[in-house]
Formats: sequence, C-alpha cells, structure tokens
Amino acid sequence: MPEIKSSILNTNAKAIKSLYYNESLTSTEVSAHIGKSIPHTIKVLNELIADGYVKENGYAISSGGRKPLHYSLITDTHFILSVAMNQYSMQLVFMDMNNNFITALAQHQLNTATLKVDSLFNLINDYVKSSAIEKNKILGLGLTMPGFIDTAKGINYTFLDVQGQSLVDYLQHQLLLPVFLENDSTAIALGELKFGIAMHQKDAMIVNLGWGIGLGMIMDGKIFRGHSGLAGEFSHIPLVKNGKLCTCGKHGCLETEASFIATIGKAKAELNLGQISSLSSYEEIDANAIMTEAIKGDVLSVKLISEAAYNVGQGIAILIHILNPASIVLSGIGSMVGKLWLSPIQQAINEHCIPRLAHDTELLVSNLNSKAQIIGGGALVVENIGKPLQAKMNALKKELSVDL
Amino acid sequence: MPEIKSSILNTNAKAIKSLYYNESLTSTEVSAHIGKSIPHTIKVLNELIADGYVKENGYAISSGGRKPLHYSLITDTHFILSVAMNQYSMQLVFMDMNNNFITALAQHQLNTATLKVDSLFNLINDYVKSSAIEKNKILGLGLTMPGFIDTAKGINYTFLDVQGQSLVDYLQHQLLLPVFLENDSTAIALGELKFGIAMHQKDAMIVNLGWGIGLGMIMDGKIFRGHSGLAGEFSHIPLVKNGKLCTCGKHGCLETEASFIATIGKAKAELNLGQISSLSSYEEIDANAIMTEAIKGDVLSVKLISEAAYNVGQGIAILIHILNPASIVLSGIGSMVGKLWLSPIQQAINEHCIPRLAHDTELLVSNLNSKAQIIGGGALVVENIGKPLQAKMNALKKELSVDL
DNA sequence: AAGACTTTTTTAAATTTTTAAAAAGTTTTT
DNA sequence: AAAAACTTTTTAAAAATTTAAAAAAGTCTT
Repeated sequence: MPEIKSSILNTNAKAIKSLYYNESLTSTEVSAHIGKSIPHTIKVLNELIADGYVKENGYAISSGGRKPLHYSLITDTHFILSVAMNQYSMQLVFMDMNNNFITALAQHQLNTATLKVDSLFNLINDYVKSSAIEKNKILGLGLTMPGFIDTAKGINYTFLDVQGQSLVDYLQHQLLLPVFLENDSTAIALGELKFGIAMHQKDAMIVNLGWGIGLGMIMDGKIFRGHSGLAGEFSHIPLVKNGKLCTCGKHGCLETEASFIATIGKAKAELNLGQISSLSSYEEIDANAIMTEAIKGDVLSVKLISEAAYNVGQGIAILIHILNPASIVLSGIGSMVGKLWLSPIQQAINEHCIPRLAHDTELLVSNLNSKAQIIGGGALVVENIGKPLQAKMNALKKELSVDL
Repeated sequence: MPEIKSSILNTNAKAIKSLYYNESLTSTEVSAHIGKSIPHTIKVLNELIADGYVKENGYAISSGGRKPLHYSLITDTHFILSVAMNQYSMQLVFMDMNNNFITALAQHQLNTATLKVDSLFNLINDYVKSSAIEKNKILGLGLTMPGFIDTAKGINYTFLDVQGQSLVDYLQHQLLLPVFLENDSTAIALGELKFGIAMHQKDAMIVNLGWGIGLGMIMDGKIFRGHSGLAGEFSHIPLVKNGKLCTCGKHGCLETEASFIATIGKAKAELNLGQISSLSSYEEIDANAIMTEAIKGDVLSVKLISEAAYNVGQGIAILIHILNPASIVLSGIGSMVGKLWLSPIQQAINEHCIPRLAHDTELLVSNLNSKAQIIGGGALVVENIGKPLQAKMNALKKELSVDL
C-alpha cells in the first residue's frame, strides 16, 4: 500500500470511500461527498490516480453542458477479506472493491460459543494462504459475529475470550493484517445502509432475522451504537405475556418466541405431537428447512413463521413509537423468505402503533439476498481506512519490520 | 441587530452560541467549540466585540503559562422571550443571555386543546408590550408546547390549528419577531442538554414527568427527532397488561397509568372509596397537590407516585435495551419530587433489564428545578441564530419595510 | 447554423488553516 | 533567589483550501 501523506490522508480516504460506495463519480459528485471544493477534489483525485487507487473512466453523458470526466476505483489491486459468523457457522470470502467475490466462498459449521481463538485464527489463516493473495494487496479483515462487542477496543465480551485481551489485537499480530471487529447485526445494517435497500436513508431500523433476532440501527445516516456499544438489544425487551424463560434470565423476551432457535424448537414439539408436515422428512430441522418448506407451502412451516413474524411486529411497533424511523428493513438469513414475514409484521404494526406513526414508516425486505453481513464486513474495512486502528497497524508493521 | 456579513455569519453565530452556553471562554476554548483555528477565532471575536455582542473579560488564572484573555457575551443588549406551555397552563418570561429572568414570570391557566391562535397571539403580544423591551433588542421567541410538531415547517398538528398553515409564520407576521416552535419534551431535553444535568452528555433520555409522560432524546450529543419529527412517543408503547383505554385508541399505554392526568384520576377514585388522605382537604386535586402531600408524607400520595414511577420504569427499561443511553434524566414538573420517583424506577430497571445494560445507565434527576422547558425555549432561539428561519425573518422585515 | 443556455474545468484571488516563532507566565533546579 | 526549563497563549509567516471568475465544451432553441 503506497504511503499516503498524513496531512491529507483523511481527505484521500474519504475520496476512496465515496468511490467505493458509488462505483463511478464525477469530480463534482466526489466534491459533494467529501465536502471539499472542486479544485481541491480534483487535486486529490489526481494524487489517487498517481498512487494507483483511482482511474479516469471516460466522459459521461451530460444533461446539457460540458461532459464530466468520470472517476472510479481500480478494483483489482486491493482486496478485502470478509469473515461473517453467526452462532453456528462461518463464511469467508475475498472481495474486490466492487463487492465482487473473487475467491470461492468457504463455509464452516461450528459453534461460536465453544470456538477457541486459535482455531478461529487457523481457519482464517488457511483461507488466506489458499487464496494465494499477497498480504500487501489485502486492505484488511472485516470480522463480524454475534455478541456484546466493543468495536473501539476490539473485544467480544460474549464469545472468543482472549483472557480479557483484545481479540482484534490478537488476530492482527497473528495474521499481520488490519482487523476490524463488529457485531453481526450492526454489520448487516452497514451493508444495507451502504449497498442495500437502506441506501441513503437517514433513520432506518435493520432487523436481523437469524438464529436470534438482532437489530442494527441507522440514525441520522450513521450506525448508532449507544453509550457503551450495546444499543439494539431488541430481542430482550419484555414483550410476550407468560412467555418462556430466556437465556437472559427473564420471561417473555422476543428471543424466546420469534428467533429461529425458538421456531425450530416449536417445530420439533409440533412434530412430536403428531402434527403432519413435510418437515418430518428432514433428519435435522434447521432454519433453511423451515424456510424451504414454507416456500413450498407447508402449512406448519408457514404458521411458525407467521407466529414469529407477528411477535417481531410487536417489537417493531415499539421501535416505531420511540424512534420514528423512515423504514424497517428485514434482513439476515430470514429475509430469504421476506415476503412471508411482511403481512404478519405489518398487521402487528397496524394494531399496536398510532396511525400517524405507522403511516410514516415503510416496511422493507433486504435486496442483498442474505449477503448483507458479508458485504457489511467489507464496508467495515473500507469505513476504517485512515482511522486510528489503521495507524496502529502501520505502527505494528514497523515494529515487526515487515513490509506487508 | 447589526448586520453580520453573510460569508462568516455562520462562524460568528457559532461563536455567540459557544459563549451563550459557557458564560466565559478563552480564545483557545472558543476555537475548539467552533472548530476553527485560533487566529481565525480571534478575528471573529474581535468582530463580535466591534458589533457589540462580546466583551473581553480580563485575564484568568493560568495552569502554568501565559494568562489567557477571557471573552464573554454582553448579556444586557439582547433578550430572549420564552413561552412554555403544557396542556393546562402557559408561562412567559424574558431572559438575558445568561438565562436570568429579566421580567416577572407570567402564568396563565388555559386549555391548550381549545386555545385559539389569536388568543395565543394576544397573550404573548400583551406580555411583550408590558415588558417595554424594544423589539430590536429581542433575539426571538422560543415557543414550546405539547403536540406532534414539525419544527421545520413550524406547525403543531395536534393543537393551535391555523387552517393547516404554519403557526410560526402566523406569529412571526403578527408579532414581527423571529419565532421558533418546539415540542415541550424536546425543549426540556434541550434545556437539560445545554444547561442542566445532561450537559456534555452524548446519549441521554430525558423523561418529561408532566400531565402526560413525554420523552426528549439526546443521541450523539444532539437532539434526535426521527424521520418525521415524531420520535419519542414513549408514553404510547403497549406496556401495561389489561390497561385502561387510552386517548390514542389503544389499551395499556404508559400514559393511562403513569401520567399525572391518570394519577389524579386514581387519587379521586381512591378518595371516593373512602381512602383517608390529606388530599381530601383540596378543593381541586392537581399535580402540585399530590406532590406537596407526598413530600409531607401522605401515604396515598406517595403510593400513587410510586405506582406511576414503577410503570415509567418499565418503559425506561425498554428504552435502555434499545438505545443503551449513558443516562436517564427525570425532568418536567414531576422532577420537583424527583427523589420519590427514583427507587421505584430503579427497581423496575433492575427487574426488567439485562444487568450489563442496567449497569451502564445512570438514573438522574434534573437540577433545573422544573425550569428546563423555559430555559430550553431560550436555547431554542439561540440555537437557531444564523439558521434559515432567521434568514426568512430578515426577508420578512424587508418585505414589510420595518426596521426591527 | 447561430446564439442562448448549461455544466465542467481551469485559473487567479481571497480566505482560512497550519506551522513556527515570540511573548508571558509558572515551576523546578541549583 | 535567580536562572533554567517548561507551559500556554498570542502573533506572524507560510501553506493549504476555498471562492469567484473566466474559459472550455457541450446541448438546446429558433
């Protein structure tokens, strides 16, 4: 990675980001994105061209005036490694600067709760090695997973303990790559905000329909994390009357009623009671099984998803009352069958919201085809270009005298 | 108001704001507040001195180095009119630039729901006239009241209809003063954020314990209003099981259980049932009566407030789960007996929150002695110095050829 | 096809920020 | 107790950035 003069590092990084998020822009547009004047923007773009990050991209059609020169990122010189985990699996892939997967996506079944950090390192390291991509071409690793995560400190307080040390520091030293850690639901929100259906939205709530029910919050156009990074504990608000006992120690959490973990449990119970369903042909019932059969029209599967959806809708009604978002986005693996969730959720919103508020909020389904978390992990790396963590990594490189 | 060069208007306005919020600052501090270099800051300050807004304030003690020159606002040349309404009353007062009341506070009993705009104008206009303050010395009117308010458009959709026209436009034309409109709970939040216990906080929820239960939200150090300005509809989230019917059409809202309107109703019902209480000596029971007797130790009054508080606490628990705020601030008239609210609310938080979240959030009582709304109304005016609405007012002055 | 109108790019002037130096104190050391 | 060392603010000069104006390169209208 060529050296960027520190005085303008931040502006150059912003220009790179604007092109990463937009593929192709004119100088005028880049200027608006980075908040600098056009002469200065053009100077910055020329520097980035000289440094090999950006290329000119021909003249665009004009709306009546001089044709603007378009600029875009050179996408095949720097790559991003995105590692997306949930409670029971992990996906790894390299992306170019246009979100194209440039290696075969790898998937491992595992249990995040019992996974050890060195196993995690080995899985990632093996993937990097097998990809044969040189490390100096890797912009960084975006690691996204469930848990109470302190992004700034790089610690996951729920999983992957490194004796209270920073998981990010550990992995950076081992992998010799810049590493950025984020909660899975927040990563999904970032994906939807930057490349998905929440693009350009100011206030949107991104619901992660996965093994659990997660929430990523976009407020004032930015990811919102709260005072200590724990905002969005949506699935543990007291909601359902006389509900089951939750892992959090309380009763009636959304988690126990609407997550896929809960739904799978309900499915098994129903089958045990002799309920007829195509689910009975599965050896092990998982989220995919229920969604697949629901699409085919299996009555039990549809009923289970509808019940979960109505409960999620009650939680969403609370969100709408408090935050008055422009939209609610259904994302995560559950969004594969997004349409099945829509009407029960809308029903619950209509029943539980003041009409004016319900009217002002749109209910949307992700258009990223369940890839929001992986894409968000990539965006996480680019978001952090030029930030302190990057500086820290550069210091590390020097310390180890490694030319990455 | 002397003409401010438009090119630097915004910077000058920011400098004025920084001094309004801090009484006395050094050039270095002003520089940090307005985000400009020190040489530029000193230039701006000298302009403001020349324009009669700012004065030098002597040398301060130094922590080891050259003594810094202090700057402060000239507080007696420009004044702010703050009009604070709730459902049943209205307070008017002029403040100087140090939040000192410079006229006697006027109070009117009225019903906001039935009040007409011309009556409102007359009440305000009479107060301005009786104050004998020249209009060119009045920076503006901060009008704060309950209702669904669109701050940008200057419309209150709930009260004081001007046939769908802008209430702000109407009052500006009638009063020939810049007018700024804001929801009461949001104004309280602004007061607490700028001058109260939430000063310098990034993420705080300000609960307005009044005739209703309101919420003003501070997120990322700024007032949060949501997509269409309706965020904070805290008191209509479905909360209490088998609750009473609310004016919003639903059952179990916090409003029906914890607001003073509800509490007064409960008090009357209890007295009718023969419950012994010092409240029975009152001709008409209002919020003040209950608070006064609760302080004196009246069992019924204390019980009523405790019940309300526990219910509010359940709602706050939901807020904490979703938003992970640094603090919850109890404000509004109810905060006069803030200590009575504290333990039942904390109890509810402990019962209904994940411990880690409960632990990260502080429960505080306002230190503004129920003046948060009036002070917030003043801050509202200063916040808007140099903003579009001000420009609009200037245009209006020109149009009418009035030298205000 | 010429002139009017748009929009982008370049150039030059003005403004603002950054960096460095000077001024004015306080604290430590001898 | 005076000098040296250290802090912090203020001033001055240099560098960077923005603003404004002009030039360039189009499109659209008559």
